[in-house]
Amino acid sequence: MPAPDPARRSQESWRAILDAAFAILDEEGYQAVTMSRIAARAGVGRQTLYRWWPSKAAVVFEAFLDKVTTGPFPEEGASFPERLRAHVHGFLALYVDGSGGHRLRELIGAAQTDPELARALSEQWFEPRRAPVRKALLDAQRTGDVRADVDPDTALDLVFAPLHYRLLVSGEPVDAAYVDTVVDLCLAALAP
Amino acid sequence: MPAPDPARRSQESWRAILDAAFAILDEEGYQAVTMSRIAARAGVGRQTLYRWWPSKAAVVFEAFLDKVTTGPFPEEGASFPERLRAHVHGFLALYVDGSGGHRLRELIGAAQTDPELARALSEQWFEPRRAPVRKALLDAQRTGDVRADVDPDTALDLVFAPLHYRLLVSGEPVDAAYVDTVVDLCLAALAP
Amino acid sequence: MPAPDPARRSQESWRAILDAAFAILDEEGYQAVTMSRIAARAGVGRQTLYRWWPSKAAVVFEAFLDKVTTGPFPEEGASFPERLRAHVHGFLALYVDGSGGHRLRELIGAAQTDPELARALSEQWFEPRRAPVRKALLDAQRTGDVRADVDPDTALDLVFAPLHYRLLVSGEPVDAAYVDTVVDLCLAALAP
Amino acid sequence: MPAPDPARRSQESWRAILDAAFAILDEEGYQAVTMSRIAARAGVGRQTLYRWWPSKAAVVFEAFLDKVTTGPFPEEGASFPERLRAHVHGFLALYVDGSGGHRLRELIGAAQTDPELARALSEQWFEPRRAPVRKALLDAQRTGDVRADVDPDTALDLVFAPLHYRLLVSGEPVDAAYVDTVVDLCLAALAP
DNA sequence: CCGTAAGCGAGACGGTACGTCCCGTCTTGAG
DNA sequence: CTCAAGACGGGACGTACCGTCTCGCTTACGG
Repeated sequence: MPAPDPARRSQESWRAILDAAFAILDEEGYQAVTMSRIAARAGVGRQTLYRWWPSKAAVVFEAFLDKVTTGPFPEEGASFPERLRAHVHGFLALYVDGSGGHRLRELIGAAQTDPELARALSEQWFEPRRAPVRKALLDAQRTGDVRADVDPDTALDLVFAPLHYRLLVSGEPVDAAYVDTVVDLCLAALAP
Repeated sequence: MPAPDPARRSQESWRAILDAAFAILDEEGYQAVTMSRIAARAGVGRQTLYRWWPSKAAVVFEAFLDKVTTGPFPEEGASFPERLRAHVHGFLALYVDGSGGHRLRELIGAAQTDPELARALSEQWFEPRRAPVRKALLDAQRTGDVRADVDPDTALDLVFAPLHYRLLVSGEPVDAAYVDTVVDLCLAALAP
Repeated sequence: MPAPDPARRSQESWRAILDAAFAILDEEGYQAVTMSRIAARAGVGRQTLYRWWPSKAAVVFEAFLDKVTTGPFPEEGASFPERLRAHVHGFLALYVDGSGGHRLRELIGAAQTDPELARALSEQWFEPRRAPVRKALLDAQRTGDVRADVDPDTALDLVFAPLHYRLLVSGEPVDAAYVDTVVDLCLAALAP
Repeated sequence: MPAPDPARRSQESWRAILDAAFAILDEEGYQAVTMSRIAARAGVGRQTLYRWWPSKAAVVFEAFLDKVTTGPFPEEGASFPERLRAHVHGFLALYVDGSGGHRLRELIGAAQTDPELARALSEQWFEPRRAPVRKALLDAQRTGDVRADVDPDTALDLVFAPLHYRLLVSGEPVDAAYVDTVVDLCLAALAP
């Protein structure tokens, strides 16, 4: 089972597969996605999927990454609290609107029984979005705008966790007022 | 097809099914549980499962509820912060030790594509555990120990979300120091 | 893998499967038969085929046996040579006409790489047709109409082999004149 | 798509393919032979097989012809009956020993659903072996050693068919005594 | 003597059949 | 009359080959 040579990979098939996988995910949800349906919709042999991805979860996640993104962390021109608030609102918009971002919830669900997907989600989705916030937070700690005796990752959790908690666990609705309140409380907790 | 008569339900089968379902869940994880395996292990016909539960998720969740619990919220004899901290440590212990509580993570995962399970989890697992905390929080707000201008459910989220966030999303380890820090920060945010 | 209980077998499915298998065999040939097509045409789950038959060859052969037969060996009222000749003409008719008997050739072909099918063909198709001829031959040997110093099975081979040889091996056409000649020569060889 | 130029054909590949195809056939049987395995074992691209042969059956049969042969029909120095008997014993030896000749049975089997292979077998394997016998038989008819009123091909069938019948159809063992008996009976039938 | 066209090894491609597993429903026979 | 046992139609899974295709490479012929 030598790994196939990525250089010989068909770009057309690759694209068609990601498009098909995302389309089914977006239209009918994660449960409705199957390897067979992806292949059929992409006009591709089933073996081509198995050649390049180990599982349905891997294809769907790559398709998700390919189509969905958040805006970058606002880099300059505003205070840390304002930038943080804007970034969190970006997450909220993604999860709530209808363009596929809300399916992340189902991917996180699948990751609970799929360690490989869990790792991919963590490394390729969450960490890239936390990194710039962490960096800005460290700057803010250095300038004294935020108390310096708190582990930055814990502080980030404090902000990001409630949004995901409502999405995944409590089922309570999430809206702008909620995230604003959460951000306010966190900033209060992190005040020097 | 009239609904079956619960009065005639076989108590032995019920017990055997819950035991079998939990045993498979505990030993091999949620994916390994199938209706067939539960029935076989319980020495029960498969139809008996379908008669009383609509899905594997429902059986497994009932089995989970039957076996797993947290201690009650500490009712008296301590300040609100101390009672809150103790309660959160109880959750941590449940999720981390090996007696089946950690499988809740997989149930929450399954709930992402199963609204019925999501509702059951919310109503039968989370809300009963939040209710006494909410009540104590309201008392604390009334006595002025906690600021009164914050929605109690949002405040609860602030405390409970980070623990679940790490479990479900970030994959970072959770330990006593982490939850202590989180509780400290939340109390700071909620200080009058 | 305990053998399933034949008493619980669905008669409707059984019939539908044999009908479907034979229909595909007859219409399109042995190569065109697949387990999937049989199941689809019979309106049956694929697992039902695998439950009762170990292979496509087994289903198709049972379907063949179910639909195709030769007339019985002419029992009385004629001399042994005449009865033998009539019987061999029956085989010829079966193999040459269009009602499915000609597909036996493909079954024998498949049996060359399928010992189980080879055994089934031998025991359930050929031997039942040889047995009455052998019995009549032994009678003829006893009455002195046929020389008694020849092994009956070898004598039967002498008659039946050329027909099958042309069908399977040489590809030469087979007709009534050919089998008549063969029967004549065999009778000459077997004359006392 | 112009036919490829045989002059540029790689002799090394050709040889390696025939060797590989026969080796797999001999060691594991016809079913185990696949185009992929031949190519891999020969160290050859799969396209090279498809360039020069239309099917697995064609490669394998050419490999068989390349490796397996019968002795020539004994030309002189003995009576027709003795030469015939010797020749038939040669076939028996081929089919029974372990040097690959017994795989002819599987090739004949495959030919039942492959007209092209059937034709090739007939023209390139059987007819070359029947021709000298037919010629000798005609001589014997001319000299009066064999009755002249029998079609030579039918007479040949009489001798060759029983051996192949046992191999392909009845599964009964074939040995020297059997073929001797058959030859004796045929000679009796053909006696003037 | 050099380009160019063919054959070549390699292997990805769109397909199809396989045999297994599980789903949720329906049927049967023993207690 | 219940209920364990399990057959049923259905469908996804992952594997094995099929026959076609596209890559670079090497090789030998013809301008």
